[in-house]
Amino acid sequence: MTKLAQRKLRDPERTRASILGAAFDEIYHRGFHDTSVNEIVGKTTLTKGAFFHYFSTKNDLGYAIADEVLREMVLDRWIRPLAAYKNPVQGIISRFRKIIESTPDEHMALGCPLNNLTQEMSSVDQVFREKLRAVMQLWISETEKYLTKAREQGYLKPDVNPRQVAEFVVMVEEGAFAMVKNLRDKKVYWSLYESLKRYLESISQKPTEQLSA
Amino acid sequence: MTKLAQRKLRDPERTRASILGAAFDEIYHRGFHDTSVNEIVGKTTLTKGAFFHYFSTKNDLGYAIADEVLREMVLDRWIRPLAAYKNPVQGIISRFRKIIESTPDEHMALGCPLNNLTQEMSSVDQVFREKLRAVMQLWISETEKYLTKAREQGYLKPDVNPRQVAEFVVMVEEGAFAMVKNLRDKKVYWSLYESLKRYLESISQKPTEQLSA
DNA sequence: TAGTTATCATACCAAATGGTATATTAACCA
DNA sequence: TGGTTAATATACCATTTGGTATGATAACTA
Repeated sequence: MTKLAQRKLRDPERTRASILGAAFDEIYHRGFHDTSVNEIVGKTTLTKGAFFHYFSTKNDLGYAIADEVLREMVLDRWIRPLAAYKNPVQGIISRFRKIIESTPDEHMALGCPLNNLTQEMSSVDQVFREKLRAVMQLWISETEKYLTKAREQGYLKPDVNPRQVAEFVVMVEEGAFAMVKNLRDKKVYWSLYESLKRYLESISQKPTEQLSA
Repeated sequence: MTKLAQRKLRDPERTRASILGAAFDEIYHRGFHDTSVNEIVGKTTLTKGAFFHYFSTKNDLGYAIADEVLREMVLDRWIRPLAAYKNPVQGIISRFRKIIESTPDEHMALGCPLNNLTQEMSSVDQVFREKLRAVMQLWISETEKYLTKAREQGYLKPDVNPRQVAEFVVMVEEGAFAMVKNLRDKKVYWSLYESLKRYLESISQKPTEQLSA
């Protein structure tokens, strides 16, 4: 049996993760500038000493959030689930719907963490800009891969450009969150879902090669 | 002939407008939190005394920017020009293209001022939230009016929902700016333009009643 | 087991910030 | 023209902020 109530024992990995998680939460709710280091450590059982032991500056913490938290979140929510679908286009549509259904209203009102941080920090700090851009590039490129596969398998019309569609799809996925955040009305998410579906159907076709099982 | 070089004479309206304009510029470049009152008045010929004479708090200034500057900007850029087109759908497409062409690269990299302020302030301050929402509601509703007209005139398929399309169009207009800001690549704007065009064409039809001149 | 290092806590600081108090002067009005 | 008010400047302040210096203790190593 591992000691569970032992709180004074040191666990550097857990400590760092704890700070990173609390920071992400606070920043997601209140924005980067409006979140102070004191508030972040206040959400943990630690103090400022621990914070600056792991992150030499507040910006460094933001960089870690982009590199680790946001990147992983994009892959987990939007990319990896697509592998389970035979038709990637159908996967994108289903994924969009399931994220609406599974995201609590409180989080819908907070928008997309990647977009929030980008709009706030991208024109202020160059390192932020490049790290956040890398996350979005990854998001687009991975989506493009699935769309290329979809076209090869005949689910998409031959004249569609997978990169172009990927950029549009990711823009819609982010833009939908931004609009819901602004309007504070989850219904609009469903409205946007219908439009995205209609758009994707307009560039789809029945696969010619293989039949569905 | 009115005195033009007279700088010591007082002109309250011009003073207020000067502060508002400088504030909008600075906030557009650096964000609300990262812009200080001292920096704002530093961009004008005035001092802090004048600032707090017209705006009792920094937030009040932000509210005025939403109510006056952003609202007017949306109408001027996206709504009023639509009146010049016989086919409103064609108007929306043309408008999107012309805004790409006429917006300098530097501004493209800064994103949409409404979206920037929303992402940063909407979940922090309730008054901000409601004022920014009002601007976007206006944007959507005015777009919807033109789409309703378009459907009545037979430019859109009868089964399309103007409100739904309006929400999608506005989301794309905002989302495109956000993505260009993130990726720092104006080319993606043209890519998104092609996709928007394709979407709008998929819900369009040739008008049956009147013929084009 | 002794000593070195990594991990975390505590107390403190200089700078910047939003805001205020007050002085000054232009504009308006009786 | 004198006096009241509106418009703008100047000096100042309390608070908050990111960051540092230093101390304490756990963990590891020789």
